[in-house]
Amino acid sequence: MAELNPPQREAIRYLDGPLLVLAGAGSGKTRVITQKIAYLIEDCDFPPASIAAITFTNKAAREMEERVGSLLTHRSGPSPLISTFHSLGMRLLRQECRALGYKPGFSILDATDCFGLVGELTKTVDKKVVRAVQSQISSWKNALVSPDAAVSVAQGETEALAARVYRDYEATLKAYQAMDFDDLIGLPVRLFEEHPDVCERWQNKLRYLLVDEYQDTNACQYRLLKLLTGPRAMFTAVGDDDQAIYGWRGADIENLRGLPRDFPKLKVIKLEQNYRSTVRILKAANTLIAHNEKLFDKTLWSDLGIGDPITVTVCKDNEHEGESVVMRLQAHKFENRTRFADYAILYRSNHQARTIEQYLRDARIPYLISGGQSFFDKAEIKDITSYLRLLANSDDDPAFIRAVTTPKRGVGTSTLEVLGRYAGERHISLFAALFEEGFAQRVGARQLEPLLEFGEFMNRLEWRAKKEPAGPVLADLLAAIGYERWLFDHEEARAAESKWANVQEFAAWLTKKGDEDGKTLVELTQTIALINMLEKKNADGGEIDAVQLSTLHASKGLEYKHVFLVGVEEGILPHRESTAPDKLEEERRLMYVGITRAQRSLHLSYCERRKQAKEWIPCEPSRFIEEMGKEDLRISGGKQSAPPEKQEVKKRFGNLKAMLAGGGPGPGSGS
DNA sequence: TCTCCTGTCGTTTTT
DNA sequence: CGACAGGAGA
Repeated sequence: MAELNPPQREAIRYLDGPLLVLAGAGSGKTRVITQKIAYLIEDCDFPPASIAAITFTNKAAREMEERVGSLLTHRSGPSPLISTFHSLGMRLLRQECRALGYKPGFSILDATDCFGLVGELTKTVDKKVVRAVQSQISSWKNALVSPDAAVSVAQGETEALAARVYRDYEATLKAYQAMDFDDLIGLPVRLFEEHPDVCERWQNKLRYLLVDEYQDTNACQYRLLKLLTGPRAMFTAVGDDDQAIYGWRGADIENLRGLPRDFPKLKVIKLEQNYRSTVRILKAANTLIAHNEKLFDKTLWSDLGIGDPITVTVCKDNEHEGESVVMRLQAHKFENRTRFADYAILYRSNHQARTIEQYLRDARIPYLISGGQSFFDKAEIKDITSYLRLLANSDDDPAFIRAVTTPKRGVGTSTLEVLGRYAGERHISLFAALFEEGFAQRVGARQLEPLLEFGEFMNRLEWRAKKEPAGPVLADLLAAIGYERWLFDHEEARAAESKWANVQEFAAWLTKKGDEDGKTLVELTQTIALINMLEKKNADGGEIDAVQLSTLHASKGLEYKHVFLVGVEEGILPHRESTAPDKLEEERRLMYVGITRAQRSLHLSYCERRKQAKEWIPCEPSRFIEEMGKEDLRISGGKQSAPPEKQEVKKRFGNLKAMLAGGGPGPGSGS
């Protein structure tokens, strides 16, 4: 407590009603939340289980859990609930979903699964249309618009199509006993509104709520928050309107603006001292964000010294940018005697990471990548999880189709069509249908046999998957379906090897988790839908000294000593599709988030041209560079001063190493 | 029913 | 440049 500044201390101690903490970047908001949790437990005698802290990413939740854990070292027993909105919703629904007509074993479909489903329902092959329909349905769900209401608000052709599909989509999910990500928030809301008694039970269970990144909540999450806190309204919301970057996902800054209106007794505390960045970095961030319309006035300041100028490197093309970033990072590391983990390379979109990764690998620099394709989104993992989903929920038709056709076992599309038609007529799942006499009469013995064999196999396994520890059951499943052999028969040796390694990693992870928590395979299956690659990294235990690669979105809430922000170009940041005035502000906030991740040094770069498909297209520097104020920027490279050739850089780098070996250079010698 | 081959097409951000 | 759908042949 002693190390806190007065507003931080006030935010922690304030318990008289709803509280909004407007916390600028790097102003110690995570600290306020974690210390407040400790304060509630230690000084105010709140039972840990009656406190819930809600974050936006699993990573943030995990980090917060660690920090709270280290504050409460001498305590054992139950710990406060720290999770994302989505996992809180899932937890709640696993317990309460019967009231909504769901079995506790319901499946959770990820974006890819849902895309496939929407594709079927729209009967279109046009991916653009499917994506538009899917995102429209998601927006409606996040804005609490029902299928009925959607029909009347829909404007234009695509929206009308989306409205028609919306109803079918909901019905289909229900038939599969499946939910999408939005349902994990939306269904608890519906549950609480239709069953006030259940709502009241949860209100009594959770007596204090803390919400991180409040500016990124959508209408549905806000409703859930209100239902959970109830009339007592005991909560702390922490947010920063300058870091609202999830508008495209339905996040509504209105939730921040509307908070004082909905809670007239709301107390507002501002945190304006930045403990993270140097003055130059902060000044650039402030200058940039001043171009946006302000919702709440706040001025961030820092007393961490002026710091190094921000560098801007102009590169010939994206290959050169990758090379240049890696070279500069290495040089910086040797000159400043830092660790790889002190560096982050940030970018607007995932595909930009590919070039960078390549040069990092060439230079044998360890790196960790967050965002991008999730481990659980890989085909081989989805193959295996489809079996697990089917074991947990036999109504999950998409899982059935994937499992029964992977590996190939003589069941093809035409047989599945007959099965599908039969199941549709009888209003039962595919899995249930395959055992029926009526279906047997419609197909030949040759088609029926592999289906029945599969069905009986799954039935035998289901028993064990629900009773025995996960490890051996999973091992037997993998052996029985001959997945490894199938992989090596049907893929390039290299690809098969890496895929099988992923499967083994997945199996080892499930086995370990099963042993640790004494969970069965089915119980574990129900939790994996929301976990991503990052969680896996932690399972390995040890910290790795590695450069962090991340999208700007995924970097929010994190900080790094030295930040390289690449591709700061018109068309990338701001993104080509987001140059309309309202969207542009969000892009600017994204840039702001990127800048404010940096503690000590910030390095921007952009390309003069970029290869797209087969042709070179010229690039312009991002307007945001201009908007940061030029006096603290140091621009190098480009046409005026050609970047050093590979050989030259290597030579220089060699000299540097020699210098280090012979006693090392003085600190801050520059380059 | 499955595999291989060719042509097409498209490119934000995440729970 | 790479992923993937759709067609032809085994």
